[in-house]
Amino acid sequence: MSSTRRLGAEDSATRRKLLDAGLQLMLEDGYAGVTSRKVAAKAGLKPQLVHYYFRTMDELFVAMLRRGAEYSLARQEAAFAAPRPLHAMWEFNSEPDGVALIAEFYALANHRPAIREEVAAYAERFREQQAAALHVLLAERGIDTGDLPPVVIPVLMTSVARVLVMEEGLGMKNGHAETRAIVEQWLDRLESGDLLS
Amino acid sequence: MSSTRRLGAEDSATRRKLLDAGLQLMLEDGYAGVTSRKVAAKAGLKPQLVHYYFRTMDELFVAMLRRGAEYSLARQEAAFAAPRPLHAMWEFNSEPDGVALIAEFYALANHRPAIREEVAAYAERFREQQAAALHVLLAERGIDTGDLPPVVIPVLMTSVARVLVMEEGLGMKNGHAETRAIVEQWLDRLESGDLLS
DNA sequence: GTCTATACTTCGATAGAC
DNA sequence: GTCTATCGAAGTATAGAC
Repeated sequence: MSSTRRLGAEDSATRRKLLDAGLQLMLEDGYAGVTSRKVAAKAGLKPQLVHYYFRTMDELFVAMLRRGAEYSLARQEAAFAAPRPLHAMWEFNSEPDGVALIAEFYALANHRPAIREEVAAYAERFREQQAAALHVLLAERGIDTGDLPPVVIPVLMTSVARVLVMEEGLGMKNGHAETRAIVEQWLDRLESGDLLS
Repeated sequence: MSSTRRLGAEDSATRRKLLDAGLQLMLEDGYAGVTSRKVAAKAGLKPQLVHYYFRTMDELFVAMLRRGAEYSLARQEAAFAAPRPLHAMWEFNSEPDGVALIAEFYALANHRPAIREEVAAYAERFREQQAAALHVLLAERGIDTGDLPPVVIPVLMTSVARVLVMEEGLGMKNGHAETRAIVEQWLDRLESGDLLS
C-alpha cells in the first residue's frame, strides 16, 4: 500500500495527452471503455505509461474530471457575459458532450467514493457560479422574482436541459418541442423582467 | 456467428435468479460491475450459466431492462389511481433505485446500439403512460392549463425529480429545499385547478 | 525524470459432458 | 433440457531498466 513507486510530473505533456485521450474515450465508449490499454493506444503510447502518471485508474478519472470541469467552469463564467445570460446558461447546459460527460461521471461517482467527493464538489461549484451570476443579473436589471427563490431557476434549467439532451440522444422527442417553447418563453420573461402575463 | 449453441428456457427459475442478481448488482456496482462471474456468484450459480441463458452480455442487459421496466410501468400505472395522481407521479419518479437504474441503463444505451433501442422504446412508453394519465386527470377535473401544453408537465416533473435525486445521492442540497417547495406548490395548484395566484 | 518487461487477475464466450 | 471444463483476450498494477 502506498508504495514508494515514483510518478511522472504533473506538467508533463505525455500526462496531458493521456488525460485528453481518456476524456475522448469516455465520450465515445463510456467510463467502462476507459481502460489503461485503450487510453494509451488512443494517445499513441504504451499502456504501462498510464500507471506511471497515475497510481490507479481512480486517480486517472479524478484528474480527467478536474481537467474537464475546470475548463467548463471557465466557459460557463464567460457565457454569462453574453447579452442574454439566461439563454446562454440554457445553451451551455444543453451541450451534448457536456451532458454526456456529466452522466458518465455521475455513474462513476455512484460506485466509487473517491470520485464521488470530487464530482460533488465540482457540481456545487457549478451551482454556486450559476446562482451568483443570476443574483447579479436580477440586481442589475431590478427584476423581482416574487414567490420564486432565485436559486430554483438554475436547478430547474440544468435539470430540464440535461434530460432533454439525454433523451434526444436516444432519439426521443415526445414533448420536447413544447417544453423548449415554454422554457424559451420563461427565459424571455425573466430576462426582460416581465414575469406576469 | 449465431452458432447452433442451445439456450435455456425463458421461464426457467434459474434464469430469473440471474436477472434479479444482475439488477441488484447494477444498483450496487453500476453496469460495469455486472459481469458474468459476479452475477452468477450473487445468484449462487456457476459463471458459465450466464452464457447458457444469455448468448451475450448485451442480451442479459436487455432482459434485465425488460424485467425492470415492465415492473415499473405496472407500478406507475397503479400510482395514478391515488387521490393525488400528480403527487404520486412525482414520488414515483423520485424513487432512488429507479433513478439509479435509469442512469445506468442510459449510460449503457449511449454506447451499445442494441440496448439503446430498447431503452428508448421503454422511455417512450413511460412518457406516453404519464401523458395519458394526465390527460384523463385534467379532463375529469375540468382543468385548463392555459398556455401550458399538458405534455410539458411530465417532462418537467421527471427531469427535475431525477436530477434532485441524483444530486442528493452525491450529498448535494444547494437549492433543493426551495425547488421542492415550488414543485409542491405547482402540483397542488394543478391538481386543484387553481392555476393562477 | 521517463519508460518497459512482466506478473497476475478477471473477462466473455464456446464446445462438449451429463 | 441443464450445466461444466476450458480458452484466449483484456484488465490493473508493480518492479526494475534506461
